[in-house]
Amino acid sequence: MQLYRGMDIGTAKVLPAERRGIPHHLLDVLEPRDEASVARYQTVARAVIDEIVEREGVAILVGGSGLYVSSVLYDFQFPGTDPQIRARLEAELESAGPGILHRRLREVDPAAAEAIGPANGRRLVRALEVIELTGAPFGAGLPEETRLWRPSVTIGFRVERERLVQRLDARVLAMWRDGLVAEVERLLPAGFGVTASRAIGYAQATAQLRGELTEQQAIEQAAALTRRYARRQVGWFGRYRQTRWLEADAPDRVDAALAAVARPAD
RNA sequence: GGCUCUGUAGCUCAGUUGGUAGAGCGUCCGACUGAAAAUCGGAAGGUCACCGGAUCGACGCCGGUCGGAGCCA
Repeated sequence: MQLYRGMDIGTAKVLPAERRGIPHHLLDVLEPRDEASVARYQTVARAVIDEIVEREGVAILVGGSGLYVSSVLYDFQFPGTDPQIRARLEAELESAGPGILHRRLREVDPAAAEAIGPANGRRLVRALEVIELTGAPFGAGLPEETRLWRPSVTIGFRVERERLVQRLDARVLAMWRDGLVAEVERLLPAGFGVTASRAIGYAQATAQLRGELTEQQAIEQAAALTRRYARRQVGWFGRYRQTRWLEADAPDRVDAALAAVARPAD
């Protein structure tokens, strides 16, 4: 979500003054009305990393979106997309519901149908699109073993749940205090695309401006989504054997991180 | 003080003419390959405010107690 220009407060974007001269890439590269896509992110992010490596710098990929980060670090290959096929399937999902798509997927790719389930319209559409496009099965899920795109070290920061929740709640409250609603009001005229409109905090602030939620409801909802998001981040990266979990509040966390980087094959 | 409505999962509420309870949201766990801060799956959680009564059997019926809301004095 930090790809989006102008979405600063709600994404906790690092301010220029806080960057201490360290180049931060891929911030503010999209307008909120633009759609994001993992495949494009993978291409662009890898190009930036190549460039950094070229000049013998150290690339640090920071983020929490499991799919986006993984698409860069690991050997993910996206089979392509077709706007027409996609539009047709989405229209079908809209009019006929996910059940019929699930039945069709079960015929051509039972494993994928089983893994995705009969109610997950979003992913049913994508699976059918890929199959139609490539003629090959979509695949039931992520591969057992993921190969790294390049040698890398993954560091996850861990905080005891109760303290984490306190911090997350405080963080959401601070966003409202610091003017998230005004930020959204400024961005609203130019419009939010499907991706950006789903951003935690932005969806709730928009609803608040429309009078659909009170401020308190908006904050509570954003806080709940933030807690769930944080939990799923841990879940997502926990699957990868190579992730090193460090205590976020440990005094020696920097040393621990550097040690992890120094011995990547641990 | 009188009348009426009301008290069911952490929250908001369903619960058919009595057969020991459900949903949405939250919480916890999980899936995840072109919207992923998305989308979807699973689980935990309730002495049905409390006490007594009639009944084989009560969240539901009767009486009382306590707590909320409204109207009238």
